[in-house]
Amino acid sequence: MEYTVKQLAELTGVTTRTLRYYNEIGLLMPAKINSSGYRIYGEKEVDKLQQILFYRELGVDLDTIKKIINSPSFDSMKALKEHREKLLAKRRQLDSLIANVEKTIAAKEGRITMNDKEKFEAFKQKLIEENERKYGYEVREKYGDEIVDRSNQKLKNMTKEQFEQLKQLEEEVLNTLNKAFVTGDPASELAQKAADLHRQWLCYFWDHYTKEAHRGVTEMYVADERFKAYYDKKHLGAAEFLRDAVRIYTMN
Amino acid sequence: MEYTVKQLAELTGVTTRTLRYYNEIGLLMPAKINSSGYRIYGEKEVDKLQQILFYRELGVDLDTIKKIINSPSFDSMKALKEHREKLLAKRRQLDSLIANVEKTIAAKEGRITMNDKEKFEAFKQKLIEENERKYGYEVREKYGDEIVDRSNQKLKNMTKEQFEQLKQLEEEVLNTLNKAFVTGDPASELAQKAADLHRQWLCYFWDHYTKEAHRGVTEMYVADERFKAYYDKKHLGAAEFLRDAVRIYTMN
DNA sequence: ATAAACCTTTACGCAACGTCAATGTACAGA
DNA sequence: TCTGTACATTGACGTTGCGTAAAGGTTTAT
Repeated sequence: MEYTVKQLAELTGVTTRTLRYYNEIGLLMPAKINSSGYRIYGEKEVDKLQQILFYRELGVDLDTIKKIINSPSFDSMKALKEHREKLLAKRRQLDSLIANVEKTIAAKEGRITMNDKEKFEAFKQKLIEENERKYGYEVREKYGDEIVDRSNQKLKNMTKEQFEQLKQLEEEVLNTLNKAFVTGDPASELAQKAADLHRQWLCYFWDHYTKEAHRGVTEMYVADERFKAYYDKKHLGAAEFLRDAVRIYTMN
Repeated sequence: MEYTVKQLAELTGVTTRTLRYYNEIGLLMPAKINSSGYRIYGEKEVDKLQQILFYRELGVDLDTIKKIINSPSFDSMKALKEHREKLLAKRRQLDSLIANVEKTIAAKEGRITMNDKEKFEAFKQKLIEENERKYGYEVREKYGDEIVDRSNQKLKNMTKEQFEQLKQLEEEVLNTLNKAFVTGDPASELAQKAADLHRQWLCYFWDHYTKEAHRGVTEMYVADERFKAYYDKKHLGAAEFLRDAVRIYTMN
């Protein structure tokens, strides 16, 4: 079955503008362009659009959705099951909002009293869960299930601010690593700083840091395609460079 | 209890920027400004912010929220109960999304097959319900509970496109009425056109149109403060003018 | 053959803030 | 009293995910 923009739009309930925009940002490319320049979509694109709308529904931004569905290790079945989990989480959160409303109604009727803090509990809960929904998959993709599961509890207890600090640190690691890479020397001051930042970053997840584990995890980065791709994004061989830097960092 | 921006922000989980923005657009004004120009919020503002967040949560745009909570006929208890209804509706919709995901999983596992149309049913359902959430209160405010309840089923079966047609027609009625008003003659061609448009608009809600009911409803407009205010928005006496025009319109 | 209903690209507009920048204020500790 | 830091203020420009023309080419139906 083949569809033009309008046809696909009517099928899915999005606008044609949205489809063109998704084309523009490379999120959903048409199967082909016909001789008159018309966009033609096929079965595969219908399925992909469904995935996109699933994630959009969760409040995931389009850029992240793109990464998720273009990820080589993207397992649509797994994604669907995770998606279901997230929807269920959203429903639980809705339940807490409903409870909050009912409490407010009761308070207004004079049956109970609520202090200011209580009034916003459900909203804050929502903020935290939204963060998890938005970034949970991404983190899982990047760092593997085992680590995620182990550090899950730590993450769950993080505030939004802490989470943003983590994100910032993550960028700093990458930036410093890339700067150090061009020096070519894993023993250089910059490379050692990158290793140190990486240690700090790990400590967000680990309860106790050991040099051996640190070395171990960077070796894993080199071995595992997914991790390697992440660190090699800018410079090919950056994963190996980080491993070497960390080897030196953990020697003394 | 008094709060500065930061304190209120921390209490409620919004940012200080948001509070300043809400001040800027007149959605939530501080209780007072102290001698240094600091915004100071009190109990009343905390409650109002809670209302705002409730509606924001539903996807209502800030401008509409402003109208809702500033409406003289705003009954917070009633609003809360409606809000609860909407949250429950949202949960039902979530359930249908979850069912859709589960169906997709089953389809992927080869247990059943899904055609393209089915894949998007839940999303479309969502679109319709979202429209109800966004405009439901407004419509209820404007036209009273009884009419809303009677026409509820019709509305529920509307598509987004039909809904937008309705909104457009509504504007046309007002525009034509206002133009006709300045002629001063309820028998004029323009005034009769306004009456006709108003009939068309009513037919969106009514299963069977009668001249008596049409006259009746315009008389109600004059009697009921809320309706009168709506039609008198531009020209004082427009509600009466419409009633007179419809009287003539329903004579032949 | 001509209108209606599609399609294209280009480009500006919008809500609801985020994010500086430049500057003023409150208050604790040396 | 000075100073640092954590707060506050008002601009003003940036961002996301599209909406909405504008100006034109294509397909289809009558």
